[in-house]
Amino acid sequence: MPELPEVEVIRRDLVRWVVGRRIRRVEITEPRLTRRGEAPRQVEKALVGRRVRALRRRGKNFVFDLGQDSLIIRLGMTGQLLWWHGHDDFRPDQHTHARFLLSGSGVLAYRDIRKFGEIFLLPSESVERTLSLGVEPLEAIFTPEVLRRLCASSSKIKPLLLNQAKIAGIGNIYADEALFRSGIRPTRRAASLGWHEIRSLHRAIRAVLQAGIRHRGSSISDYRDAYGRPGRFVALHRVYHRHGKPCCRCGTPIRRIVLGQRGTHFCPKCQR
DNA sequence: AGTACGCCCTGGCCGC
DNA sequence: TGCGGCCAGGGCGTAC
Repeated sequence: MPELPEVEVIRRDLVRWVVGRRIRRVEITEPRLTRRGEAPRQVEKALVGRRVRALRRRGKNFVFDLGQDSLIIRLGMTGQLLWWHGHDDFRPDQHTHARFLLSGSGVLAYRDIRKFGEIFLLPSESVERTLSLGVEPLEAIFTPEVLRRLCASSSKIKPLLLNQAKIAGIGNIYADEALFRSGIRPTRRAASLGWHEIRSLHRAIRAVLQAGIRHRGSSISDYRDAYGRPGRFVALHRVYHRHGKPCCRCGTPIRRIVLGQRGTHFCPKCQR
């Protein structure tokens, strides 16, 4: 399940291979992937011959800057962006639904078992407006004060962390981990958090996201980096998918509840 | 604006 | 060993 750290790891892997290159050929073989935009053939046609000027990330989205237009790729639950150095070693399987052949050599493949991901084009000037995402939690603009303002709403803190329109890029894993590290129960009303808790949560959000990137992501099921390798961060998870196991801090069994239709993991003793 | 729910999709897992 | 049924869950659409 790719969240901000996983997307960032892949982006960093890919930058050196794709930026400056031209898209020679595109094949999108799964029409579901382009469901929010034009048909696969139209997207293919619009991409061929374009040069990748930059590869950015916004929340959990890849933004390939092609000049006038930008190619947006979102991995959904099980999407993978895989880089193959040469056309010859490219090994697509039944889950490989799109391929981008780049100038020089190299194939960027999109693989997605559950097909929740998306590929679409947007005019570059309207990317921000259309994606309508909240603040980037690793950028300087995300301060404790900004988090405090977001927490003024009446919603519970975990659904708020998952709300992409408020904070972009946090998903289920990093929300649970950040709440554990700040000692805050996922069911707490955001507006009930004190200034000390806000600061602690702010620090924890940045720390878990940075640790996720440093350890090359969380491979719970299908996440792989651009070279097909799993990340190592799962070994450092303190609550996510650890229900029934002892809390690393106090030994109390980690509990799992469902909150906002999401599996939610926390220590009933350490998180208040 | 919040909250809840269904939908999309497939592999993995459980129970019989 | 086989198979039906359920579950995970990001994001969106819809309803209240």
